[in-house]
Formats: sequence, C-alpha cells, structure tokens
Amino acid sequence: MNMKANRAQQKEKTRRMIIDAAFSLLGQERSYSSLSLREVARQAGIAPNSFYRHFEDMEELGLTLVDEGGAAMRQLMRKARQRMRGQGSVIRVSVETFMEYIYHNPHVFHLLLRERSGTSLAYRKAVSRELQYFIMELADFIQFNQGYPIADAKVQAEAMVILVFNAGAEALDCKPAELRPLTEKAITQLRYLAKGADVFLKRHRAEISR
Amino acid sequence: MNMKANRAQQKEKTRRMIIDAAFSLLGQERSYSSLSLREVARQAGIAPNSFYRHFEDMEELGLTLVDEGGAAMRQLMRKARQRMRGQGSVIRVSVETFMEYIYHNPHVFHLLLRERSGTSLAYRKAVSRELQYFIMELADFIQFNQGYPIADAKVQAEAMVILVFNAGAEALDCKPAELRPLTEKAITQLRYLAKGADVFLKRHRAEISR
DNA sequence: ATTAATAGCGTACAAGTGTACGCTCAAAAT
DNA sequence: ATTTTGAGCGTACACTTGTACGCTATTAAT
Repeated sequence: MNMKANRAQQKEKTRRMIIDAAFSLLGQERSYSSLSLREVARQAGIAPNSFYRHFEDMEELGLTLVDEGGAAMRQLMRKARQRMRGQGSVIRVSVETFMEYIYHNPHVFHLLLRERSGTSLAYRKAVSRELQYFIMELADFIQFNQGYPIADAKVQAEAMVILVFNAGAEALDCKPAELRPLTEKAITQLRYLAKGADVFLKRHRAEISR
Repeated sequence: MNMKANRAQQKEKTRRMIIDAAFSLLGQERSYSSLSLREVARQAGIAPNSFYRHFEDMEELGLTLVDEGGAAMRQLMRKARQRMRGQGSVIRVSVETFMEYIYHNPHVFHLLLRERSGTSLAYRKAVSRELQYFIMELADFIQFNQGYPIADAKVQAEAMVILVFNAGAEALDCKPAELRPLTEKAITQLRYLAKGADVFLKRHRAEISR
C-alpha cells in the first residue's frame, strides 16, 4: 500500500532538499568549495550525519550540482532554438536568450563559472564536458549552415561559446541598465568571428574547388 | 649605523616571505580562498599572530597578490613587444609569448584566473582592472595600426584578450604535447576576429568617406 | 507476526580556525 | 644612557569542521 509516502520517495525528497539547499547557498559571495557539509545539512533541515545517507562526499554532491546545472543549460539551448523558428539573426537570438537566462538564474551560472576554473580537477572536467555539448551543437549548426569542415567549425564555435560565457560572467556583476550594451558587445564580437571565419574558410573552399 | 639589517628592511623581508609563502601554496589544487592565515604563516616560518604586523586581513594579502600578479603580467606584455621588433605576425608572437609564460609561471596565472570569477567582489574588480590594462594597450595598438575608432578597437581587443586568457586556462591542465595545437587554435581564433573586424570596419569607413 | 533493513538523529571527539592578550628584546629615538 | 617603539612569539579561547558510533522508529521482506 502506498497512499502514504513510499520509502524510496521520501528518500528522493530529502535528496532534493539537500541539492536545493546547496544551490540556494551559492551566490555572488559563496562558491561551492566554500560550503561545508554541516552548513548544507543545516540549510536542508537535516542532521549533519544524515547527509551521508545520500552522498558519499561533498565532492559527490558537487558533481551532481554541476550535472544538474549543465542539464538546465542544455534545456536553455533548446529554448533558444525554438525561439529562432522563422526569425532572423541566429547570433542575436542565441546571445539574448543566454543573457536573459543568466540574469534570472545566477546561481546555476555561478556554479559552472567558478568550478570551470576551480580547485577540483573533477569539477573542471565536468564543467568542460558541459561546455563541449554547447560547442558541439553550435559547431554542427555552423557546419550545416556554412558548410565548413567540422574541425574549423568547432574552432569557431568554441570561441563563440567562450565569448558568450564571458559576457554572462560580466552580467552577473552589472546593473540592469548595463545588460543591454553588454549583450550588444557580445553580439558584435560574435559577428566579427563569424565574418572572419567566413572570409578565411569560404575563400579557402573556393581555391580548392578551382 | 646600518651595516646590519635595518629595522624597516627586516620588516620588508618578512613581508616578502609572507607573500612568497602564499604564492607557493597556490596551485592546481589550492585556490587563494582556500588558504588559511595559519597555513600561510606556517609556510612563511612565522607565528600566526605575526601575520597581523604586516596585513590587516587575508583579504589585504590577497589584493596584494593580485596586484603583484598583474604587474608580472604587464611586464610580460613589454617582453612580447620587444620580441616583436621587426618580426612578422603580431598575433602569433603575442599568443606564443603569453602561452609560454603561463606554462612556466602557473601560480600567478592560477591566482588571476580563479579570482577573476571568485568569491570576493574586491578581487574580481582588481583582476578586471588588470585585464583592462591588457585590453587598453592592445586596443591602442589596433587603433594605431588599423585606424578603427577606439571604441570598436576595444571591443575587438577585449575579445582577443578573453580568448587568449581562456587558452591559457586550458594550458594549465594540459600535457606539454597539447600545448602547441592549443596555441595554434587560439591564433586561428584571433585571426578570425581580426579579419572579421577588418571587413566590418574597413567597409564601414569606405562607405562613410564616399 | 517476526524479522531485516535503513533514514535520520544525538552525542562525542580530534583537528583546525581566527584572533585577543601580554610578553620579550633588539632597534630607534631621546 | 635612558626610554620608546614595534616585530615576533606563546598561550589561550571560543568556534567550526568532518565524521565515527550507536540508537530509534518506520518501512519492507519474510
């Protein structure tokens, strides 16, 4: 009989409490590596020791957070592609979607941003892997639309992702009024990149097919 | 009489010991924010309390480290410009100089990299200020050589600095054999940027002067 | 109806932290 | 020659941390 809470369900619920607690403690002034196990447990409303029923380590929780954050980001990408249906500038829509998301979900982005260059190799790799998803999808898109070799498309895509990511990082510290020019700056930078790649790669193609 | 150590000299010497101790504790696995006062004092060979004779806070020491790190970087830039005398590609020489430096002085770069997106607003601002030096000097160079408006040159310069900085961050985690392709990738990305800006800005100029 | 499993808690402890207080003793000032 | 200064030290204290151990109470399995 399971009208009341299942045991597994209850456990999953507590696990979520822990994850949410950790997320809620992140912010401009707190990085994940500065969180203590006791602090997270306190915030989650459980005894310190109960933490171990759900995670081996703080490190294991951290990796879970990175994974969840990455998943949220990938979902964002899908939303950007939806928005783009029929409409004009790929670059503009993508950057604007990204910046808007960052501004309204700073906790997730803070996590990824910091652990990207953080202390733990495991986290760095995890975040790097998440970024690779971004880059690969964008590279495929570029290859499909522009017909560049995938290797070249990836170099360009990587630069674009880095620049947008960086603009997001700046956005975290800025006033709402500065958000717009920041976005425009990133768009300009991406357009330089796209145009430059175009010149190099299209010309190259032309020479080959001659 | 000052044949023996001056009092002020001795104090300065100890101060250096503290700074060097802190630097030496940084690395792939240690970020500045994870250092404790006692740990730094231990490494410097002084009593924990003696720390306070030189710095108010760990925060004050941190800002000092960032400043010193930034100064080291600016010196690097000068070296890059020297190397460039008479020789060909600005982009290539600059990127290669930078990457080489990073690879042999990882501690300084680790510090700047992490505090750039770190916990403390003061550090973030300090690092950001150091990056602005890079960007401004590069923007001046671009303006001088290409004749773009300074605002546009700065947008381009910023993108370039970010991409190089990011390549440096990747270099910290990579094997020596991977250093070369990483450098080439960054060079390609910067060339895309330069060419794209060229197309946009030169064409724009042409239209205006018509 | 018993029994086994386990989520969660309370207590406890060793280790590390920042820093307050007061001392020493050599250099500088008088 | 005497006094003042201040760099550095030792002790001490209150606090936080991770986690080991054993207990309870409820669910799941028998």
